[in-house]
Amino acid sequence: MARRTGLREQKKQATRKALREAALRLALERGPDNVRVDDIAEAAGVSPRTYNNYFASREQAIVAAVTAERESRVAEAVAARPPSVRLADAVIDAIVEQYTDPGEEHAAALLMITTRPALREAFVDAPASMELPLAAAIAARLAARREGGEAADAARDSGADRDDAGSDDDDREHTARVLAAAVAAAVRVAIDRWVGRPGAASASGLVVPSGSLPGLLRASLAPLVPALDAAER
Amino acid sequence: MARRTGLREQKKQATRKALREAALRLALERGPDNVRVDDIAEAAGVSPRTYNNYFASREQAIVAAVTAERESRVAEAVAARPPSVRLADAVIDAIVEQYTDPGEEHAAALLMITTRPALREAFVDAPASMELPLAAAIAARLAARREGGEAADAARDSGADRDDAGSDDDDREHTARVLAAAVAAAVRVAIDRWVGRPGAASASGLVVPSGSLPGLLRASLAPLVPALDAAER
DNA sequence: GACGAAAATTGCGTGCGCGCAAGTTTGCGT
DNA sequence: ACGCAAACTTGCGCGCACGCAATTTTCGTC
Repeated sequence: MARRTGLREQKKQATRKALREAALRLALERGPDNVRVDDIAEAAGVSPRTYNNYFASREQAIVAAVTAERESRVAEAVAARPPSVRLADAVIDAIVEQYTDPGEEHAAALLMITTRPALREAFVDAPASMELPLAAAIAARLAARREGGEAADAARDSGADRDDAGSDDDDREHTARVLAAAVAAAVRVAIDRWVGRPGAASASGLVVPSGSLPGLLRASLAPLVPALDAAER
Repeated sequence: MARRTGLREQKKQATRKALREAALRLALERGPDNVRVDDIAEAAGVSPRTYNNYFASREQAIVAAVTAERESRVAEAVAARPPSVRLADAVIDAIVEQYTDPGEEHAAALLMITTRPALREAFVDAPASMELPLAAAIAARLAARREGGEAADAARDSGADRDDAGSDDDDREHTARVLAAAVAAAVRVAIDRWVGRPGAASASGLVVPSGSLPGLLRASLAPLVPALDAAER
């Protein structure tokens, strides 16, 4: 159900990639305001209408070229960590790992994105998409930890009719969801700060003078560590 | 600077109120899909263009009639708590206080909002607007707590040229920002759950069967309590 | 290999969001 | 009281987002 065979999905991803790369290329060439969605669609070889089946806004397409599916890979990276490592470490390391070198080659693109307000907003909001996958990964970890204690009700799953107070399972999922949302929000704050202040652009032509992104990410996630620690006890 | 004299702002708020109430009334009368923004503007006695100076989307206007400025009052409520109470309690109580009776009189409106996906999304995203004011309130609290220890550098404020590692002051603001973002995200999750499952609408014609909103709010904020506690030490 | 169902693409039409450049109102200083 | 500057409103125009229904493409099955 997740992997929908192959060729179909493959083509979809190809189209998606073509679209976002066309969007970025054209935006860089002409400036973001001189790019119509028709141009992007044409450059990618699809109809304008199809373009909107892939991206809900023009900004999204441009930003996606830099963002790619980084946020979805965060969840995978968290899941990949051995269950023995602390949840907080797993999450933080996974995020920092995915966000280091956020596109050194996209330096020009980043400059453009951080310049235009509309693009900046789309870029800052990107981490929101990590929330649900991350929630699942965190929930899995919390469940795994509890596994040692109770082996009884392993396969009591969705669809059941619980109408008021949730089961322990429900609680864990809810907690995971909240933590994931909090983490995503912290990442958003980090990126906002990283990108937010054009500030004194300094002497060198460096893209962003605000400090290293990994550092900002760790600093932003640090306040949440107690919450993550508490959750796995 | 904050209170811009009076009559001007007063009229603005009046127009804003007229717009959101017209939006809600028309949406309830005709159904949300049969309301053009022109209708709303006309009903409020302004031009369609002006309508868009107040609300960025049609959904926003309708939802605002139920939401009002609740989120902005959360920050005020937090600030109003005496500094002796625990930060976590101040935040949680303030939020629960603002969200209890989220519009008992707007029952019909809530039903409509939770039904239409577009409106639901706008409603769920509403708490995002509490983030910045809340961050300021939390920062003030953290600063106040520290005040007893250090009275030395009290008025070392913005505008200074710090180009890399932030001062302690900076750190505190950053922490506050992250915590506020996390709290807002948790509230969003709570509302999402509250609204998300139309579920079995139960026998009674009750609006939302998912459990009490205050309960959900407390449950969603609970995982963040350790983080809030840790921040004020 | 061919068929039927599911999925993706496309054209079309409608309403909306918003930049821009007037025109109009409000409020402050003197 | 008067006038000027700043704030707000409005009309206009341009793309864009998206629902809908028809068309084409893909994929499991026989």
